[in-house]
Amino acid sequence: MGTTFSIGKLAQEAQVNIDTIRFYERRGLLPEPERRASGYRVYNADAVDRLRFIVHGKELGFSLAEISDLLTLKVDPETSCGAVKLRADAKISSVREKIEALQKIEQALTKLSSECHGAGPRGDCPIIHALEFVGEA
Amino acid sequence: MGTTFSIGKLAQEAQVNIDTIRFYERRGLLPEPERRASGYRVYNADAVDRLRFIVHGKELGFSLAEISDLLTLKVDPETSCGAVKLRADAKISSVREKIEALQKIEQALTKLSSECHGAGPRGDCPIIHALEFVGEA
DNA sequence: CTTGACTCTGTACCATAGTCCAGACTGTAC
DNA sequence: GTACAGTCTGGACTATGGTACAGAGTCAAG
Repeated sequence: MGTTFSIGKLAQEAQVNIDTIRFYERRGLLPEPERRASGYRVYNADAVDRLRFIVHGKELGFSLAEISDLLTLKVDPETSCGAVKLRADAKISSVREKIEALQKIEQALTKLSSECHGAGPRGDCPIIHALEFVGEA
Repeated sequence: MGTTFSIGKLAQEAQVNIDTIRFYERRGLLPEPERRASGYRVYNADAVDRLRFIVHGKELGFSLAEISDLLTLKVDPETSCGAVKLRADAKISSVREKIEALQKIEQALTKLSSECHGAGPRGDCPIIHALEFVGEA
């Protein structure tokens, strides 16, 4: 038997707001925890892991719906291995697309910055001129 | 003198909702356009470019506030070249951070997917086992 | 056994980013 | 000159992802 946590401790542990935990529970991202006789929620180490998983996913730009999806992959005992792989592969594709788009803008901005002498009036700035064309296919 | 557009044509041109254009105008992302005597908005090719710039920025995961920032770099004649470079460099950093975070999850998911044979029951799936640990520092 | 911190539920509220609608007016094609 | 499509304003409404109470009950230390 491992350590147990109150909702406050869990919030502290994962660095999130208490209300956020209850919100995730309502959204089905966190399972309904055990309760004491008083109704107080009781969490274990699994809950900490799961909550960190959610927080981490959010930091990486996944929506709660996507994280929910990943969590379903993670815990649904009905999911076959093939289904898991399909979803993981779809997620990989979308992540790669995001990365490529960001790399394009990063390269464009980096090139501009290196060309910019960083002084003088705006009219001479290569960044200004080039930004006009960012976003064109 | 170039072609002019009604709001409907502009929306069609940039593939956005008409109301979205009016929304961007209220937010200051699009300048208040010329009006006909009737009050109808009249746009020119610059508006199309600017709107596409916004749409493209959104696709890359920038918030409207960030896009607004980029647009200010782009058009504010008071901005000195040095200030432009500073802001562009800050933007480059944030873009790089996003890319790195996404690359980490991409690599993790790719590794998992390659290990998964894609058949059989979930219990045997390496993705499932490994996802337990995604999100740990 | 009191006090202060904690937790409970439910509801209200916030920002972001739109989207839609009503009711009125306008533009254009026939 | 009459339809019908397009546009106008202002306000309501949506979804996402929380955050903040209020009022009641609970826990734990002294």
